[in-house]
Amino acid sequence: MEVVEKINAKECSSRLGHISDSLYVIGGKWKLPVIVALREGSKRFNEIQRAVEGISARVLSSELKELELNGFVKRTVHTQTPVVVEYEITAYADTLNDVLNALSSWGAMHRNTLKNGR
Amino acid sequence: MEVVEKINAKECSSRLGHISDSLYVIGGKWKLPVIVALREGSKRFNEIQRAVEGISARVLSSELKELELNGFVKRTVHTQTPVVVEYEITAYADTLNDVLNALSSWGAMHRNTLKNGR
DNA sequence: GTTACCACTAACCTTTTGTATACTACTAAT
DNA sequence: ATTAGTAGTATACAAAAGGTTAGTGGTAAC
Repeated sequence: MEVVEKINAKECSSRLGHISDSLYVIGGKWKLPVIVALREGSKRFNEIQRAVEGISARVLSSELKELELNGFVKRTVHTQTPVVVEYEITAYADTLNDVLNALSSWGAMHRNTLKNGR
Repeated sequence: MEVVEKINAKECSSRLGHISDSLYVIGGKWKLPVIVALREGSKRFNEIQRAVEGISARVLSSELKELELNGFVKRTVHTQTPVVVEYEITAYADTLNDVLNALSSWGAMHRNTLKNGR
């Protein structure tokens, strides 16, 4: 009889599911760079494209749509001429802080570990 | 004069780099499922393939190589006939715990938030 | 003697993800 | 009149990730 904390299969796979959900939301090449760019302040479409080096309009457009769907970004259309569309991060994006901190510090640690050989 | 914590651009982009490093290591479709499977105990190649539903031999083989490179998995060849190869997770894999916990709880929270409309 | 298991690998195909280029329709500056 | 900026979309293409199928060389069970 082991006294070790055993997690049952159901709990484990739902945990895995939650992790996948998270990775789906922040994964990919551009999600985080876009979020980071918007943290500096709200921006218009072309401003974001200039801030995030290398992103194409097509990809930026789809990334912004997903970020909006997930509640990270708010899109506001100012009906002037020319039409101006403003993107800003929401307070909900801040709920990612713990995740980003954990990822950032683990990433830094890991890079160091590899550099110093094992 | 804002009292808000401002992070400069360099710090911010290195942070982004660390996060990318992390996502590179645990991202993709199969890394975490494989790690999870090995947490139950060390396994042989075909055992892992049976435990991780849907993974092909080709993909499993490459995932195991990367996991070994990153120090998460130890590969031991027992030279018998037939040759038996044993894979086990290392203690280093435990350094991921904070990351996985953060991802898991954020994912669960996010799913709930979406479910309850906004 | 056929089948199955062992740990893979090679070749090829499909799906996903990202890139490049051009275009809309309008405004304002040069 | 040309150029640039406004916010994108359409089309086509390239690259990366992953899936499918088959096969290696040996043992051991049925």
